[in-house]
Amino acid sequence: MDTEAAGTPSAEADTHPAVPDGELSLLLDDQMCFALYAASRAVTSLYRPILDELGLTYPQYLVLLALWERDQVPVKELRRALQLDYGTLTPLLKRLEAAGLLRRERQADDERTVRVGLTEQGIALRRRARAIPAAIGDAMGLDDEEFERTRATLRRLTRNVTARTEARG
Amino acid sequence: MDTEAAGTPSAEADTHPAVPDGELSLLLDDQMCFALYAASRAVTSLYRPILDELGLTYPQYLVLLALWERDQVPVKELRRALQLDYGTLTPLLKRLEAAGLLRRERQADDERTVRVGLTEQGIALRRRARAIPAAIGDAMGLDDEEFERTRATLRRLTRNVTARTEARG
DNA sequence: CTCTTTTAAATCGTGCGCAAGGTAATCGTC
DNA sequence: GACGATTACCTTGCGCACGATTTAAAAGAG
Repeated sequence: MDTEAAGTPSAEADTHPAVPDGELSLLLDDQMCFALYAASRAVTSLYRPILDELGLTYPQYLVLLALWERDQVPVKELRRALQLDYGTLTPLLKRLEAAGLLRRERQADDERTVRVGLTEQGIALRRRARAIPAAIGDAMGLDDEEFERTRATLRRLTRNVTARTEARG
Repeated sequence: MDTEAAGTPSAEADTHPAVPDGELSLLLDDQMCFALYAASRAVTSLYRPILDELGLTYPQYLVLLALWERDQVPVKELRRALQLDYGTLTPLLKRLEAAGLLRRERQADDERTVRVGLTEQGIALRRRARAIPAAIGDAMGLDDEEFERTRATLRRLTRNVTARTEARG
């Protein structure tokens, strides 16, 4: 009489007994995907009040993180760094341009590519953002080792999963 | 001459030297938030082709996971389980109702609450979903221990962070 | 040089996610 | 039983995400 798969100490067997081998729990709280989804949204809403003061949304903040590292970047490079679609990036960048934080201009020697550069205002915002990572890290309440290990695992997971989806694309 | 904070072996010090104590890296790839955000989206797009065959989106799948566990649920309970707003849930449930997978009806003894129940079609969909967790788990490429540990950490992170945001609400 | 293919970006439509504001039912207090 | 407060849900508006389609520029083939 099989119960649930190993490693998922749940009550699924009570309501849906005799799960065949090779199948895992369908309980919401057993899913890694839900843990990720919930954590990602929780962290985003932790950022929200902080970023509100800078007049930024969370994805806009990520764009600025990328631009503070390396300015005058082709949109294609932002697409790679953030793993976002042009359909997401183009309007996002337009809003940041409208806010006066960056400029978009076609590259002279290749009119296909658009280069994104920070304005003075965009550069200046970095000073106000410096305290953010420490505040967020504090709220997460993980010790250094757990923080690093989890971040490394998430990156590996992303890499594995991305390779898989692109193999089918 | 301070370099970057401990645990972040990055090149930030080169471009922005002398980061004061108590401040952490602003490099995109050093952020836990970005690792989470990227992983969550990557996993969602891993689900997409699978869920397409069931005619579901990813949040719709999560709702069904919750309903397969416990049917005839008040929307309030789904809100708690999925940690989603009514503004997200109401239209989402309406689309699932339009697809014939569930029914929504007011509770007789308290006309404020709406109870959600699966149709035969919604219940039947569970059979076709059984193979999903194993397929996803395989693509993630984490061994059992790392999987469990990361899931546990993410849940704790979510709990910590949620408590923080609610304390200010 | 012409024609095809590829590439970088933009556009459009759909479905979340969430804040803000609104409504109706119920509860609590008198 | 009147009435202000609370509760459960709905609606609206905005900003992502992402697939699908389109456009224009550049690269490559013959």
